[in-house]
Amino acid sequence: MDKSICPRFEKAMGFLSQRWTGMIIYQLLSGPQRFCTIESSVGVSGRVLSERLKVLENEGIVKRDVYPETPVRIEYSLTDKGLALEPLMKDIEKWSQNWLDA
Amino acid sequence: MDKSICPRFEKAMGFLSQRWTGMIIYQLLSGPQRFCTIESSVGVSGRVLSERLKVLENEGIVKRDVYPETPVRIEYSLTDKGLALEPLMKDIEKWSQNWLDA
DNA sequence: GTTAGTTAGTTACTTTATGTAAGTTAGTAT
DNA sequence: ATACTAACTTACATAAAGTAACTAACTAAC
Repeated sequence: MDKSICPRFEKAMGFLSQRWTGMIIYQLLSGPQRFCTIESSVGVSGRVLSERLKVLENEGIVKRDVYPETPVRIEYSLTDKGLALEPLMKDIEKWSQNWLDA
Repeated sequence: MDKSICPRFEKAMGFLSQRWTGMIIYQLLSGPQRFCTIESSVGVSGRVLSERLKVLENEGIVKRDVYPETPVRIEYSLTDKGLALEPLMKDIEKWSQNWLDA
């Protein structure tokens, strides 16, 4: 192994390329959302969504807010660190529109 | 499931978020390379590298050239479609430098 | 001509990640 | 007490990835 690649880049790529992580972040770009909304709009299973949100929260990319209503409302949203991924998401959008057929 | 997300975006995200795919493309941005070079610099196993290169070739993102030397030299490189992913890779680079610690 | 060396894979098998569906917790409301 | 809801979690099955050994095709050395 050569491993001449920047470790920060590798780390970023490491979790961005976990299945569903990108879609979850993309979905949250449209605003704070609750668990079940992300689950159904992205099409990810609750088991994995729960796992991913924990990682993203630990990384400081996603924030979790609890509103003690009835029933409880828990909203997930992007932090500044998460919002900083927007240009990247836009690039994927652009690329897909330019190079993939509908 | 809502699935209001653009299907082209989903497709792009679908294979960009396969493990190793991003790293392979990033590595190929530095020029045409042979199988064993990608394998060692990226740190991906031959089994998976072989699988990914096939997908990327089918998608028209990577090109495979055979030079019948001794021993045979086979070089993988990015097509225009693949090179068009450069801005995206640069965004990941920038983000990782701004938001991750070394 | 047989043994060895090289790159580019593939195969068989193990470990890890994800999908699926049922269950749990907490807080009302009936 | 029973039922309803959101947000998870757990147990179990399937799919993807890691590992190491193996094959193919070619050449070179002995």
